[in-house]
Amino acid sequence: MKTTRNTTAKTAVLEVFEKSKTALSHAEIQKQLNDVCDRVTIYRILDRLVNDDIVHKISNLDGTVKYAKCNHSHQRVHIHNHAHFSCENCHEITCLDTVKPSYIMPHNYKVNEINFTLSGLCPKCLNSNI
Amino acid sequence: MKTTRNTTAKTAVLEVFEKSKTALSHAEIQKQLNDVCDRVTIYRILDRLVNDDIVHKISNLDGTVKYAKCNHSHQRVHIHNHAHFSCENCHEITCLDTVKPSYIMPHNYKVNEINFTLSGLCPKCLNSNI
DNA sequence: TATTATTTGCAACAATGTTGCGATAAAATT
DNA sequence: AATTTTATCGCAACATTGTTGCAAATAATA
Repeated sequence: MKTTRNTTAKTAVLEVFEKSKTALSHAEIQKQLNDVCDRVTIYRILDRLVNDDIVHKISNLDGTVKYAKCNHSHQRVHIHNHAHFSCENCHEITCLDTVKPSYIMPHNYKVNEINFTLSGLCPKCLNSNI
Repeated sequence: MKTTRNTTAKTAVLEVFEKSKTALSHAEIQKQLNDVCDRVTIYRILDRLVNDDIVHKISNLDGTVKYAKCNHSHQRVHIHNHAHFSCENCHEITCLDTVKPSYIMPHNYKVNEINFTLSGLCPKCLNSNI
């Protein structure tokens, strides 16, 4: 196992995740960081956090990529097999921790990871009659 | 309903899809088109095809975006609720038409579209022991 | 405190996607 | 078939997103 250092930039990124209830894009993280570090550094920190299983990467239907901190770090083996919801109106992405899809695969496939993203209207936007 | 014109460029793009068994990225389509039209035109054609429900857009876990022609055009209402498989080795994306996930949503969400992408090793790569 | 290995900033680059606008071509109309 | 209408195209320019190499800075370790 490699060692991943705790730098000020990494701590700052983690604090941004801590404060946010929704998944964040690189650009959103950068905006909240206010020049704590370089743009490139954020990419590298995100890469490390994903590798270390602290954050997971979500790619949206529209092609945008977001990141969210995992909130079930107590589990021994960490599998990101929960669903995400992407709101078409406010573009927020939230983890649907309770939603776990069941499916039957054809033979001869080895599944390592799954990405289950639903899109539509989130409760907040649904209530404001869009 | 709007009218979408049949241009030579659009026909050429559709032929590329017809020939391909896997989903294609914008870059892959451009390469196969051999300067039939401009790069920008391909983007616009793809947008139209997606809007017209002739092609669907798939965004992969790694952030790449691909497109595939729908092979069930006979259906009245077209819902892209089948799964896709993305191979980590050869990076091919194929439609898993037989795989339909079942799931239970929390209240207050309106689901319009779902994106279910599994990644791992496809049969072809699994057999060549990667 | 000194060492060493990771991390950072900068610069430069590559890939991807978007927009405006005049020119072109497909479809509809005469 | 010629004309009109309007979607589409090409070009140029730009914006965003992500990557790489390398010297300097910094965290962890001894």
